[in-house]
Amino acid sequence: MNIKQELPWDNPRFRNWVAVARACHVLERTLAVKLAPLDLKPAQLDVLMNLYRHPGMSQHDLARKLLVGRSNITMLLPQLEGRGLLRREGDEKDKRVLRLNLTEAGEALLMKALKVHMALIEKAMSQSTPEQCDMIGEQMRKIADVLKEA
Amino acid sequence: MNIKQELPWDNPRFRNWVAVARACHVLERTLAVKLAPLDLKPAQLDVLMNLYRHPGMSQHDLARKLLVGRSNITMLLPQLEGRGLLRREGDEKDKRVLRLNLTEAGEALLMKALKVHMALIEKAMSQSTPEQCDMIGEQMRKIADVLKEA
DNA sequence: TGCTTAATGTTCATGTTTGAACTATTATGT
DNA sequence: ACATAATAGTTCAAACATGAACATTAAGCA
Repeated sequence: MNIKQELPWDNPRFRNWVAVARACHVLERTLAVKLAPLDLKPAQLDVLMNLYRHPGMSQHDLARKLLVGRSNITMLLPQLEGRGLLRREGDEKDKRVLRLNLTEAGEALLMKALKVHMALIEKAMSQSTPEQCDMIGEQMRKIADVLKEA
Repeated sequence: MNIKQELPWDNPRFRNWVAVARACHVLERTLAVKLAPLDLKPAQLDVLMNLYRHPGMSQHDLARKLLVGRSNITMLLPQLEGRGLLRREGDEKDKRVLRLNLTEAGEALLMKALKVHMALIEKAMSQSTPEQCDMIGEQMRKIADVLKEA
């Protein structure tokens, strides 16, 4: 058997995926820098975004949306709650779950942060035509789907 | 002024980028699981891959390639060096730099890990045509370029 | 009902990442 | 040559993420 299998760097799929991963990494780091003035980390922004779109969601649901462990949420929320950006209220019917909601302040900060995030994404994606952009999104959604069942 | 600016979720570029980020995140997590039997983390695999392609590179160069701090490399390497996967040898001409090289064992482990990584990427990208795949890679390289100067 | 199983959130120990301060070495400029 | 800058790598403390074990509550079922 040949120890030197066909090397991945000659494989277009490999090279192209590496490019995807790099672009993600760079954008994430850049976002962290741009969000610093708002005293917000990318992970925290993700929380606020999800609570805005899904008011009253539980911590468990939030963890699944963010592809992260439940304990991570437990550690993450007190900072944001302490800053008055969100509320955690026990569910009436199921005393295990905590319902999460943005406060006014949380929503206001989210809007500011979204401007930053949006500007960055515009800058990144403005090089692609709308058709290319949609195609990329479509393929990526397929990838996430096929891997979730792996 | 309207506090409720145009919401990003209505913006195709935003939605599509979110899909990219999610796909990256899912693939990274899946890779971590699949690499566990080799006792290797994705970050460590990145190190081995770069040393294979750029033998003798310095820690500083490696850090830049990985988009990571120098101290991170300092913390990361001793584990791999301790397992006999790489060597760190002082440069003759510049006594500040350490030259990094894979050992036989490191190269062998890399090959095994690459099979895992490759299989995962194949599974993910097999849903795209070669043309779509190349286009995605091309756009992503543009994105990384335009953001690095931001 | 009562017993078992599952789900939600927390705690804690472990490992990772980061950035600032530090040492040692080399480059630069006068 | 000599003082000053810049560079390579390390150390350290703080922030962060992770997964296993746990407490509480709910659901399933005999």
